[in-house]
Amino acid sequence: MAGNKIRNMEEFARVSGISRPTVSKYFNDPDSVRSSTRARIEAALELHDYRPNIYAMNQNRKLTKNVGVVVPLLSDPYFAEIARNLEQRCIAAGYRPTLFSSHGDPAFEVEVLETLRSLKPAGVLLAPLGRASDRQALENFCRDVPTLIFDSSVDEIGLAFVGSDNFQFTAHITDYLCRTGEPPCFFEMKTPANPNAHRRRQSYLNAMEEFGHTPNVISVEGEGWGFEEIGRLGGHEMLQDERLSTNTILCSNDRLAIGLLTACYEKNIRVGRGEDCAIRIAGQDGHPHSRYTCPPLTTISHNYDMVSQTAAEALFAAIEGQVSPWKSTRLEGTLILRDSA
Amino acid sequence: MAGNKIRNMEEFARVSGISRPTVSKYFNDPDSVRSSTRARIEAALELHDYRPNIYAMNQNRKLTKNVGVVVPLLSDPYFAEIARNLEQRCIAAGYRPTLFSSHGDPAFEVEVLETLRSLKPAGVLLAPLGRASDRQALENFCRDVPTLIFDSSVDEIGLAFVGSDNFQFTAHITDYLCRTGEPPCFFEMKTPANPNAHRRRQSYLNAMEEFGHTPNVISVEGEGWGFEEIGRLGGHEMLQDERLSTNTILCSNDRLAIGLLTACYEKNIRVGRGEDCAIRIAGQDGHPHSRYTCPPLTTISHNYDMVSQTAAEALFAAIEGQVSPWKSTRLEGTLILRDSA
DNA sequence: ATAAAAGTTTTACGCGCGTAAAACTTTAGA
DNA sequence: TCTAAAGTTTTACGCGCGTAAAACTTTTAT
Repeated sequence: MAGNKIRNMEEFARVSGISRPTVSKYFNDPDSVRSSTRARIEAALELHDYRPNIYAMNQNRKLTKNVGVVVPLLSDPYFAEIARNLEQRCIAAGYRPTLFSSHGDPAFEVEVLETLRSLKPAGVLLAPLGRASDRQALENFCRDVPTLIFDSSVDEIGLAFVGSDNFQFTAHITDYLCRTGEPPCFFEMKTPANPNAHRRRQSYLNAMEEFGHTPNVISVEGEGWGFEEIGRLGGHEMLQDERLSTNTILCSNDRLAIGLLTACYEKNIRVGRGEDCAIRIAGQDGHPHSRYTCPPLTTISHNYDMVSQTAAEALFAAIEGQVSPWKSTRLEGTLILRDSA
Repeated sequence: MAGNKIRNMEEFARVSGISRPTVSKYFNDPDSVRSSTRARIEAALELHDYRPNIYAMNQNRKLTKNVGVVVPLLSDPYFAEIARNLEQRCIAAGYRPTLFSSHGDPAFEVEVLETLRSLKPAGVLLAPLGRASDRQALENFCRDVPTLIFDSSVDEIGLAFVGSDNFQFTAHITDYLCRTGEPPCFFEMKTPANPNAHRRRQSYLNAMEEFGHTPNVISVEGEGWGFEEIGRLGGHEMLQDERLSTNTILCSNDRLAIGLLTACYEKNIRVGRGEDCAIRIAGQDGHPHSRYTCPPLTTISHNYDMVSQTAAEALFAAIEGQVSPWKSTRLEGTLILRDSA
C-alpha cells in the first residue's frame, strides 16, 4: 500500500522481481506458479497494491472470469436472497459475478442477455421469466454461452436445470393441510408468469385425488409481477362470492398468500388454526417475509442453500471442462409450520 | 442480423462504407457524426448486428460509460426498488449501470468499492452502510471516482448528497399521530445502522416538545440488518414490560414496524385505529411491503422517483463536466394513511 | 549424481479499439 | 458564389495485457 503508484503489470513485475509473463500467469491462477514465486508476488502486492486492468485482461482472453447472475425480478426478496447466495458462491470460487434483473419484462430480459454476451462471461446462472420469456432468444444465448438455468425451467435449454421439486412441495403441504383440517382449495393466478405454478396446480390435483377429496382450484385474474396485489384483489373477489367450499386455502406462492392475508384482514376474517379463526391459509416458497406476516405464514420453503450450491457447482464444473449431459435437479422443500395453517 | 459475423470495428466500418475512426466516434456518441453518416451506420447495424468489444473500448478510455450503483442491502425491497429506479435512469441517459450490494457488511462494502475502482466508472451512485462504513475508505474512493451519495449521508463526502428529509418525515407523522390520538412513543434500535435513525429520533424529540408532550423513546437491542426480527423481539420485551405510557407507537422505520406488528399478533394485541384496537403503530419509509401488512401500515413514504431522479441527474451533470459545489438535497416524504394508525 | 519434469525468463506479436494529426470533403452562412 | 466551419478519411501509434516459443533454471524422482 506504499506511495508510488504502479501503472501496469510491467512495472509491478519489476518491483516484485518476477518476469511479467509469470506475473500474468499468477493473476490468471495463483496456484499455477511455484510457491516461492507466489510468495514474492504476494509480498510485492502487500507493498504496492496493484490490480491488473480488467479491460486489458479480458480483451485477449476468450473466456473471462465473469459470471452473470440473472433473476426475473430483483425486488422480490426471494430472488434477491438467492442472487446474494449465488453471488457469494461465485466469489468464493474465484469468479466475478455481475447481477442482473429482468424487471419482469421479457424485452428487458433479452437486453440483459445481449449485455451479458458482450461481457464474454465464463458462464451464466439464469432464472428466466418463464412463460413470457423469448424462448428463441434464450436458446440462442444458451448455444453461445455456458448457461445454467435455475428456479424456472424452459425446455431442455442450457447446461442443466436446478430448482425445487414443485410436485413434492405441493403434495407435501397439501398432505399436511388434509391431515390437520379441511382439505384445501388451491388459490392461484389464472395466467401465472412461471411454469412452476402449473406444476403446483397439477400436484394439488393429484394429491387431492389420491387422498380422495374433491379439488377446487380458484384462479384469479391479474397480469405481471405484482403478486401481492393480485392476491389481495383476487382474494376480495373470492371471499365476496363465497366460492369457498372449505375453510382452508393453499396459495400457489407466498406472495399471493401475503396479498390474500391482507384481503382477509380487510374483510375482517380471522386467519389461523385457532378456535376463533375462520380460515386457514398456507403459502409456498418460504419467502423471506413469510415469517413476519400476521399471522405468520405456514409455507413450504425452498432449500435456498442447496439450490444455489447445486446450481453454482454445476456451472463451475461445466466451465472447468467437465462435460455432463443435460440434467434436471429438483430439490425437496421443507414444511414450515406457523400460525396461519 | 444477417449471417456473416463481423469480427471487429474495422470490418464493420468496411461493410458500412464509413471509416473506422468515424464509426468509433459514432459509438462514443451517435450525435457527434453527421446525420447522413449516422443513418448509414445504423443501416449497416440493422444488417450485421455488430457490437464493439467493451473491453477494448474501455481500455483506452480514461472515462468509461459505466456507472456503479451500490446499496447496503439489495434484499431489502426498499433498496431493490430504488436501485431499479436508478438503473433505468442510467440506461436512459446512455450509461451502463452495474448493481452492487454491500450485503450489510462493511468489509464487503470496501471490497465493492475496490471492484468498482477497477471498472473505471464514469461515476457511482452510492448508498453507504452508514455508521459501520469504513469512512476513510469511502473518502479515498470519493477522491478518485465521481461519487454521489444517496439515502444515508456520511459527512460532506463525494459530489453531493441526495436523500429524504428525515426531520420532515418524523415531524410530519408525529404531528399526524398527535392530532388523531394519543401522542406516540418512539420505537427504535439502540444502535441503528444508519444515521437517518438519529435524525428521526431527534425530530421526534423536537416535535413532541413543540407540541407540549412528554417524549418517550424506546430503544431496543439488536445488531445487523435483520430489522424485522429486531422489531419483533424488541416488541415482545416492550409489550411484556408494559413500558408503554401511550397506545401509539411510531417506529423509526417500516421494517421495525413490520416486526412489531408480528410481535403484537403473537401477543394477541389488536393494532389499528378502530374502537376494538389496543394500540396504533406507524412506520417510516413507505416500504414496498407496508401496503400488505395486517393491518396495512400507516407510514411516511420516501419520494422514490424524486430521490432517484435528483440523484441520477446530479451525477450525470457532474460527469458531463458541470461543476457545482457540494450540496445536500433532502426531499420531503408523503404521509400514507392506512389502518395501523 | 543424473535425468526428467516443472517452472521461469526473454523475446516478440497481436488483440480491438481510442485517439491524434494532417489532408480532404461536405455543409452552412452571407 | 465564395468562404469558413464542420465533418470525414487516411495514417499511425499505443494502451495493458494474453500468449506463444525457445532458452534457461530450479525442483523432483530415480
